[in-house]
Amino acid sequence: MTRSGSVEPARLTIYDVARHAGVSSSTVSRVLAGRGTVSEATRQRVLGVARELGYRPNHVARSLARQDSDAVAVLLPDIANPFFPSLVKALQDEAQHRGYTVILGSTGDDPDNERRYLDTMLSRQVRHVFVVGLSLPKAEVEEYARAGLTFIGLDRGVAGGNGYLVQSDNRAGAKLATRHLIELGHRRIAHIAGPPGISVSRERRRGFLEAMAEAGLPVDERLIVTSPFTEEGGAAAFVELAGRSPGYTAIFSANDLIAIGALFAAHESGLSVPEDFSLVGFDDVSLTRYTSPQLTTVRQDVARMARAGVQFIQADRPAPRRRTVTLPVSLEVRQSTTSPTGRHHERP
Amino acid sequence: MTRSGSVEPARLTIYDVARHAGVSSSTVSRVLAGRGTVSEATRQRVLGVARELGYRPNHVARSLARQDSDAVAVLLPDIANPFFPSLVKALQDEAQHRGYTVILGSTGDDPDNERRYLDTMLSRQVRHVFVVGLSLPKAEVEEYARAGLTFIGLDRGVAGGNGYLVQSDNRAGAKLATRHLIELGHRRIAHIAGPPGISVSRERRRGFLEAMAEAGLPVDERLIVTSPFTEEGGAAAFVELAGRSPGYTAIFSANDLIAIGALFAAHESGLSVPEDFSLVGFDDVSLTRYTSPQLTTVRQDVARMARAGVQFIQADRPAPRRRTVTLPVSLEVRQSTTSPTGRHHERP
DNA sequence: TTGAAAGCGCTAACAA
DNA sequence: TTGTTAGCGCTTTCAA
Repeated sequence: MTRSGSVEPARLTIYDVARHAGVSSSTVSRVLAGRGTVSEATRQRVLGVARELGYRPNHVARSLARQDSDAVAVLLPDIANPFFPSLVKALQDEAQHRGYTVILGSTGDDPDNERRYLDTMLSRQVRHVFVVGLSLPKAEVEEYARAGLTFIGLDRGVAGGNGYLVQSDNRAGAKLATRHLIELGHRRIAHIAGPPGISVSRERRRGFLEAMAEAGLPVDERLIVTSPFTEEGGAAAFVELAGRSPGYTAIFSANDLIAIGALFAAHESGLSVPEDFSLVGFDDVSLTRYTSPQLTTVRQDVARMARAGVQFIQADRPAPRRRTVTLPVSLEVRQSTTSPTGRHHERP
Repeated sequence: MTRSGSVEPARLTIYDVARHAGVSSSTVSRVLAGRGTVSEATRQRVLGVARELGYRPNHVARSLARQDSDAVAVLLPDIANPFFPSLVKALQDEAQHRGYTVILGSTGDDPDNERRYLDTMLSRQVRHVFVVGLSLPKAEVEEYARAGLTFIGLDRGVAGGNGYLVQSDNRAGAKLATRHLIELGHRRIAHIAGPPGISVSRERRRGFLEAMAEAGLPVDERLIVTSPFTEEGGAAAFVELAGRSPGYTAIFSANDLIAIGALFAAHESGLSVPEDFSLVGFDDVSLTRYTSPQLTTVRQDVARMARAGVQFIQADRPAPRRRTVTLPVSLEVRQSTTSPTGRHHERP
């Protein structure tokens, strides 16, 4: 229904190819879909004719016949968080490579939006949905799972889903970051945790606490605040932290955006990093290389996450031995961390 | 073909609904698709039955029958540029609202990738493709257009496309930015232009030159360098600028990422913004509020771009009077611009 | 190894 | 206003 009213070329079908190749449509289908058995000779002939004619398969018809689509969906809470685009890109490369098309949805953590998207996916015969957190109640998720959707959690588990999950070792990452600060000589370390109720937040906070405990360092509860995963939240959290009882010489923040917000707020109040306090982020968003100072952070391997995720849905692979994959992370030490100088932030 | 082998509920079809409602399948189709005429009574009855039964329409079958899909594609050169996610989000909100599904592709400016995506779209009966620049040769684009694709350029025109274009008034934006600097008292203003050959770069550079000319200010060609639209490029461009002949008191950079890179490089070399020079970006990426100093920038209205773009493809609207929409931009004055202080950057 | 034929679930003339 | 019917282009049994 192109409005241009242009003369569209009559689209070729497998019947055209079949006629030209002197075979039946089923043979063409077998060749093109790579299923069933066809003699090498006819295979080549059909392939040749198809190419010559400029035949393009119709995926819609295929999906209808197969009752399955080769599209996968990716649902994100917030595409503005730069960690997600890089994840999406990785997923897309991987999916495209394996013949899947990616449908993207940014839900804004709104259950209505989530429902809308999931309904769309069902209508479109999409079977696999990658999700980074879902705010839909468990019961509803289960319903969608029953209706035919397979959920693959990225970064966060999906309550009510089928248990597939690809995540970074958040706890280990948090320990890495915290230990790094401890080794530099910091003893009073603050933590800007992520929003409560999210496994990522929980795990990173837990890693922080464990590292502190293992080093025999006390944790001042007043030095832990929470924040949404945004710059705005980070800035606000920093202000809150400063208003409480400071005296910390370092901050470990639950992600890079929070760290960037905190960095901004620190600058606004006349403090410098790392002179006044050290700062560590999480995710290794590309931007962390271009903040002043460059941000020390924990690197997640998005390419590997994507690969692991897509492997779950590969029909041709043997059923995966486990439904959860936890990937290692690494610490990227840059300019925002250093030994406490004594010039550290004291209550004015 | 769910690997789980779970017992999927036998999916209901319009025939089931028809039977339960005591009407024919075409009536159900008419009701559900909202086409044709149906008496209000049957309409309600069918709708009621459909809801009760939990019927879900099969979009794939619909697409096949209609020879059209209600999906649109968005092809981006690089999803890592934070300007694009916000654009995608806006497009998605708009599209979703009108019943379209968005398929996203990040091409990395690679023609092979572009071809792959466009082929996929044709196979999937997608008719409308939003693109932010295409590196495919004009002739090939024309071929795709002939094969049935309608291209809607966002931000940049599509050579060989059908002429639809939604853009910001880049020239006016550049003039706004440059005039702002001039009004602050700057006379030697540098410009980090975008990559050559892209209309956006051209227009912004042109706006810069025009504003300078209108103010009777000379333009030192050595103060114009080009850069890809990335932080990395911006940092390199700044270094190059410094290596040439400085003495500028302000920089207008072609987008925010470039500005952020330049800001970083400036800090690295011990310079401060705006004390040593003023800096203006373009796009108003959310991050510009969290750099130190906050970046003065030109704001593009992505929501409006999205709306205008989607209006082009609305089949139910009268054919648009024009194929190009140019949207106004505005200047967001923040902390990175001020009057030249005399403390401006001199060659060390 | 190949072909005939019956769908997949929906839409859209055309008739009634 | 409604129903009948013939597709849309592909896959997939079943037989040959």
